[in-house]
Amino acid sequence: MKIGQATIKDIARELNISSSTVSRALKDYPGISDETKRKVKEVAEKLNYRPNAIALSLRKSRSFTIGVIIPEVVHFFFSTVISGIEEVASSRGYNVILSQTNESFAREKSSIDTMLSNQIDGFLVSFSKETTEFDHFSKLLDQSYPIVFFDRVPNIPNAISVMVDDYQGAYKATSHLISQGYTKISHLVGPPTLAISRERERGYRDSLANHGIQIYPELIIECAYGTSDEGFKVTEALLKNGKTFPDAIFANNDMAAVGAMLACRSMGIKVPDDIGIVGFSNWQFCSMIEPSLTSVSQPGFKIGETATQMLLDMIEKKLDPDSITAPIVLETELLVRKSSVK
Amino acid sequence: MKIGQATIKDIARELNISSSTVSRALKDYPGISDETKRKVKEVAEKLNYRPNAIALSLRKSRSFTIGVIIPEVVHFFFSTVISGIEEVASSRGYNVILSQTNESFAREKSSIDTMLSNQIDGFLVSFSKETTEFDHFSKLLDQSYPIVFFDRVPNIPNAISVMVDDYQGAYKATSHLISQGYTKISHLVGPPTLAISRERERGYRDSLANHGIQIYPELIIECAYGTSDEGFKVTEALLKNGKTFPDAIFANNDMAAVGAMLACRSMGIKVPDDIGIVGFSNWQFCSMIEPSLTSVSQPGFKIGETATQMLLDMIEKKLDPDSITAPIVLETELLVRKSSVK
DNA sequence: TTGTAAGCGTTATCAA
DNA sequence: TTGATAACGCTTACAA
Repeated sequence: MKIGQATIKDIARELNISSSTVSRALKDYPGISDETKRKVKEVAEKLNYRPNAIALSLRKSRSFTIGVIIPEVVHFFFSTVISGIEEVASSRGYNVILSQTNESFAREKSSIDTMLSNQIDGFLVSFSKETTEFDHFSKLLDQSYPIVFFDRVPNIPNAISVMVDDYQGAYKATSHLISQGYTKISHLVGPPTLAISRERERGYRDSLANHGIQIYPELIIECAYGTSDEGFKVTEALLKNGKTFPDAIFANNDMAAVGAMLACRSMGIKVPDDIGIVGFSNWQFCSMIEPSLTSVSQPGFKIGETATQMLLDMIEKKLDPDSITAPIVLETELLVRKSSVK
Repeated sequence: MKIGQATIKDIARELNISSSTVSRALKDYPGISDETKRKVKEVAEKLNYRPNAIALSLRKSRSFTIGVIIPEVVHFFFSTVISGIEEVASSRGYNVILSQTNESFAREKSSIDTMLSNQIDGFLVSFSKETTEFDHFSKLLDQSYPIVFFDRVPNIPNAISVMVDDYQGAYKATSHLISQGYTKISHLVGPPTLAISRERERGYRDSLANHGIQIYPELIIECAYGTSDEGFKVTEALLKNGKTFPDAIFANNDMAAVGAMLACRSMGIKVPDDIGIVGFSNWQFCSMIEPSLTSVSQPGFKIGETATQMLLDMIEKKLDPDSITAPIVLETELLVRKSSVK
């Protein structure tokens, strides 16, 4: 598009040689005289020549671009993952093309379509909350199109996944509350469509069971949007009208946890004395709020890095997808702060 | 790359017609029989045909992709801008390719290079803190390559910029502190390379001056990284060893403001009673911390939207860059919370 | 209404 | 050591 964007042909014309020679000289192919190489590079420099990656893509049927499908960008965890993705991709010479679905299934599908049109070499996907049907991914996997799922991973054949140990994170969080003497522990559950929600709930339940603590079904409450507003509302309702009054809340995400904390404050309930609170994800604000919020930290950057390494290895055939039979599971860390320590 | 990715030729072969006819049929060109159109579309469907955007780009010398150069992704303001960019770009049929510089000048230049190789149609740029020299942008502007700068904008000819009124935001913040009775107001200044830092400082100074409040140079402190750690350290130093003890702090960003707040707390100084604090950017945590943090909110999403609209309009020749002679300046809003109200 | 052919910028193959 | 040519997938004059 740029006027005067020089091409190989321009260099060839200037030197009265063929474009194939120019191409070879630029890449230091053997069998080209040093003299020619020198001249070609000189002219390339002079004309400010820049290889056209689009032409290359067409030629090689490889775009050196990967597509990232993500629910939200304005989100501590996801933006951290993106950062890890970007880091690895750029160091290995790949471009990152980004699309956020805003948790919409339709948007997810259409993003995939445009990216496919753009001949991207592979996908990094964390699917939307609305996504309950995975044909659009299965189809691609059947064609052995390289995809790595992260965090939100589907339960379909041949899917390669990088995730954190949500079960263990939730187990540790709950056990911590128990160790602090809390016994009526409520759980704010995430969207039921996501395995991470179910795993976290499972970790919560197992911890209670293994510690011989009673499980109160009425303390297990869905909090699907994961906003602080929602956390506020469900907590307020729970504390006002609930059959059983909790002495702790384990929220499946930090936003909801903050909402719960604000609800407690608005009702004059002391955290952590009356009610202990633990969140999930370790958003930056956890250490800034008062009381500081205990949370399960997920290695977002590492997830991004790992998923991208695997994807690029698959693309470059250094990694056989069939050799990966189980999800890669990264450890979480429980960061204990004031909100849960009596 | 995918085995069996159908092309126009495949459709043509299947129907024994020419590929140009197929091309035209697919785009509902006039002068193609309905019968042919029907058949072509049917076969396209059957073969799961997907146009190759790379081939199209090469043909049209247009990639329908814009490049975004951004300092950090894990940053409330920038991620909000990205969200706005993504929204507009995708609704207008453009892809977004993303590169974060991590505040490195070298990285900024190399990102631009690869993006140019990839024939992107235009740039959206917020440059790095290290960037003090703008030749790499000027060169592109001279070739009338479409670029829109946002937030961090350079002072070079023909640059098109979308920014917020940092001066006014800082002025409002400072005036608010004054109205609350604070008089020894410290300012934590951002990186001196960025105009936004200088503008915020200017707003701060002008507000003091216009209100007839004394300016203490020793209360104006550089806090270039803008982390909460740095904010903590400089505040602690100021409170311990400073010549003049402040009764308020206006930090050029929220992270530094939180650091300042934590420093006060660690020294037993009450916010807002002993010291009032105001930040800038309105990160999500502002309303979650205790005391909640007064902050100047910037319309990040709108900045992203506006910049992208302008860029795409320039690319599509709906907007003549020469008609834009001044930066687009969006309003800020001061959100008064507890940290600054006595 | 449809087909032919050239071209976007590269590079691989074959020939010289 | 270099050159001519074809091909990647698509669009578009021009011709039929």
